[in-house]
Amino acid sequence: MFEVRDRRAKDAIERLKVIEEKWQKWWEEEHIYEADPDPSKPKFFVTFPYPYVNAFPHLGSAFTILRVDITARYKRMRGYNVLFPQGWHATGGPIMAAALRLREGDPKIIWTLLSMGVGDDELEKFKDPKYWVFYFTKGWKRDLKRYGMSIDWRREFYTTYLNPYYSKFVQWQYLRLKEKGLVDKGEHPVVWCPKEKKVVGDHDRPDEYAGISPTEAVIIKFRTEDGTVFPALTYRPETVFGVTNVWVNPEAEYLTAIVDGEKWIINEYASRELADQKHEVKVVGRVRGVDLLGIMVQNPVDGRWVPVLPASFVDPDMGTGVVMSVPAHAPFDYRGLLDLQERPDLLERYGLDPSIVRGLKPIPLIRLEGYSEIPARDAVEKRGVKSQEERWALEAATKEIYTKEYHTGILLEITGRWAGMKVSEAKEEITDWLVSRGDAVRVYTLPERVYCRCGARTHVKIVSDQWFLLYSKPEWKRLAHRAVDRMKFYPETLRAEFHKLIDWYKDWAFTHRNELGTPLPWDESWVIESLSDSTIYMAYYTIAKYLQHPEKYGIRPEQLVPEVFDYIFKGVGDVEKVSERTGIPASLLKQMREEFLYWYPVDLRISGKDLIQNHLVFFIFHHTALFEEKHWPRGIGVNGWVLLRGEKMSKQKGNFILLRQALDLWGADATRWAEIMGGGDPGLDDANFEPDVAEKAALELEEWIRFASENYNADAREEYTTVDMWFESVMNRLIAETTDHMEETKYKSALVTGYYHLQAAYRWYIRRAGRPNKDLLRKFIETQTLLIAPFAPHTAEEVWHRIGKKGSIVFAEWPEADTSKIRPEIEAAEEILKAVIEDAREIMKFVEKPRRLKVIVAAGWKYNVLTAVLRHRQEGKPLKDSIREALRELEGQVPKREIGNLVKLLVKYPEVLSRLTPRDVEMRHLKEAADFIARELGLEEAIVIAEEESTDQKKKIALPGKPALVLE
RNA sequence: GCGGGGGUGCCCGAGCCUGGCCAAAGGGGUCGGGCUUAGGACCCGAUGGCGUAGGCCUGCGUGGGUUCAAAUCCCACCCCCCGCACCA
Repeated sequence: MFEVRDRRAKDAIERLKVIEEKWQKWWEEEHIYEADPDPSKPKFFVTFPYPYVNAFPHLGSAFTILRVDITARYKRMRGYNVLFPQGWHATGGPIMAAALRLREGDPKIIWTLLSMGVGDDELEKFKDPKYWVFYFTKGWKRDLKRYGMSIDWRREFYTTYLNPYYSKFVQWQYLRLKEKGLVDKGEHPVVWCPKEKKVVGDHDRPDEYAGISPTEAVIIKFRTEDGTVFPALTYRPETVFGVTNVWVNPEAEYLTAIVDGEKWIINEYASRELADQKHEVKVVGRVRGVDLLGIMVQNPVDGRWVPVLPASFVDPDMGTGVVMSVPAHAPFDYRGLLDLQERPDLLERYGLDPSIVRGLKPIPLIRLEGYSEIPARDAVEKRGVKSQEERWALEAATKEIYTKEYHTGILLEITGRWAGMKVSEAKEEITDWLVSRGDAVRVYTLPERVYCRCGARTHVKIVSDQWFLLYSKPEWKRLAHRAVDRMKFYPETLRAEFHKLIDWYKDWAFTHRNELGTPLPWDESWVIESLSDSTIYMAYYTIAKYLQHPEKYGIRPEQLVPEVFDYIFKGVGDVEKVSERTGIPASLLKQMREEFLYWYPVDLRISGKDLIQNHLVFFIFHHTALFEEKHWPRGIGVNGWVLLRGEKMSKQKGNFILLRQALDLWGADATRWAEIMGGGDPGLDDANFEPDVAEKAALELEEWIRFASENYNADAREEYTTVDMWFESVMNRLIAETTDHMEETKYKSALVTGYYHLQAAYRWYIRRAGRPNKDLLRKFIETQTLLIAPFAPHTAEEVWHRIGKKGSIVFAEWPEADTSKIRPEIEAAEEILKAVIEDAREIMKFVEKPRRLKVIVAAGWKYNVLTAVLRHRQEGKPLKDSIREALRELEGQVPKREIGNLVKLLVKYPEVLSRLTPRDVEMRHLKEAADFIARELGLEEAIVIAEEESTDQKKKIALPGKPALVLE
């Protein structure tokens, strides 16, 4: 699918790969990225959310972790002691489900594994979920190393009971949360497989059923004279006021069942679903739908008697199989009723007298702007629907009417005390009222059929003794808000978003079954679900170095009683006693405590935007519950996905690249480069990876190695000229700008500024100066290499050594902008020069064979005026006022008859204010560049003269920063 | 629906917070020139329309508004993307 076609790029990449491997090996041997507490240095702790290890990293995950690595590298160069650890996430269902599916021989799983390079002979091993964890953990680590990640691998770990050390840590967390009253037991609706008796997550279903979750619905009871209940399931209980009849499917079979002591007519599906939702259901008989027709039932809200009628659109397998009919507001009902009225044979077929529907008319109960009294009729007629069999059109009509009525519909008089209210406001109240009268029951159901992977039809079950994290608690929310107030966000707009999310969060069901994870400490039949075991594990990194290495520190999992973590993370308890109780040496406990205190809190957590609404909120919540305020997170950075050639990556479409494939194709540095160039600034926009950019990057990087090593000690010019002054100014300014971008994690901007702009400046410098100044050339080579070091660390390290620097560039000092070298007036003068050349080019289009250019620099008094104007502008005055003020100040010092002309020019070219520079500087600069101008334009000569000395008529249009030009 | 992000020149993409230097950075593509045995490599120029002196006109989703001045600020509308809880 992807290949490097360009021959030169291909060769360059191969050479770069050799260099990359060399330095990776060296870094590892030197333990460069292993960070231990060092009180003499400030620390910086940066993390990437541990990935779920059911596949290898692709360009998307690689992008986010690259932003973490760049942060780590930059901070090291700024003198920080940086901790960048990495762990692996195995908690949850997908791996388990995939392993089970493989045992069943699912071709999709086989294909997925084979496409990631798993050998045929190895497939067998993946039937064990553990193998997935080990296999992909290893794979990730290998890929990240090749990618040049500056990770301290001593702190690596994975989750679940497979790692008892980590499980102990998670259990400590939940024991303490429970003590604080932040977890509780409750009920929770889930999608349930009655055959396998388990919750059916997305990974347990065929793809077409993914994403469908339980929705709230209401069953309204329509009773016959003898009390038999026709339970109509509806999403719109408020429309009960407009019921004209009840529908059943005449071809279906119904059950009679005793539900909570009443006799109900329901379908098989509802009998199962209700039984799983705390209702007592006892099936006592069966009845054909056709035999229910014509029965009269009573509308509970107004006592009207309405008939049970046949409708083919009633799905006998959904809901209860009984539907209430509101023809004024439900297109299906409207059309269904019309069918019966227009075609008496439909009724006669079931032995019903057509007179039964003669008097039935839609009963409006909602007023909807832009529609008649009967919106359902409008929607049906608009689409020309002729029969209830036209499902698709009726679905569309239903969607239209439901949505509009819900949001803008107003209830009519017929609804009694709700008249005048909006549907969206009255709905819940009406439901409560119906329920309180015993005329309705709240239930959960699925809006569509959902099948389990095992083939069974699922329904909604209410799970009891489900455990919840009580995010709804106001005290907890308050703490979380406070944390958000104190944090730094990249981009800053995230702050408001997090405040909203914290308010929005309700309680979270945090225990699952049949998944990998850590057992709930007080009820091991549950496992703590994946988001909930990943909230504060950054603290675990600080001590994973000790816990995960029993060969070195001798700690066993069973020694990790809760008191150990209390002591390490909170300083609670007596260390000697904890030591005595656990057998862990007190000195080691103290060391871990010290290490935690040194590294914590997390300074910056960088993640993809997908984790904003879940993990990152949990991350904040749990820290505030468990840690002292000084240990709450300090920063969050977020970035978008990675598109590949402008499209979402998708295995199906074939535009999908694993990190390892990218590394094979372009090597580490070029891949990193292209990822950042695709959109490395923080934010919610997606980045776009272009393979061509990676190829180009490889060429540029190799070129830089060549250029730097050939020129660092090369012979160059000794004297220091104005042009050198210009380049030195630009270089320092670009350093400052790049540094600002780095601080904001705007890595694309930093790379554009620190590399592309600097390179462009150097090119112009050479064009201007011919040969570079010797000192500046060296400075340029050093600066450029340092500025790209976080992005292309291997290339930078190579250059660093080739030019004879000692030590690793990893710890080299980030360039400091020398602000004394930044000379705005020189840069402005250079801008003027460029403008002169550009303008002259424009004029040359119209002049035949010019030989000479006269550059007429504006008269001195004009500079005085503009200087004053600029001063007023900078005070915030509008342009016009600034000019007026300036002229008033300088009254008598300017030639009156020329004022009008100057004002006109200034209004036309306000940009000259931005490059206003002292007249002598402009004059000198242009004079020195006269030969250059002539050369650039292909003229014999260019001369620079003052307006005062010129006799040309043109001289009048000269402005400071925009000399008059005369070509002859 | 709720919440969030976005619509810029042939394409990608910066700018928008802090209005004028924005016909709008930088790439890519295309065209022309240079270098060269050749080049997909490198360098220079052009790339909305018109224009025989540096100009004029049109223009940053659509329609209004504020302002001496708007891609940038305000209002309304249209369109696209993402999340909404057992998917990590």
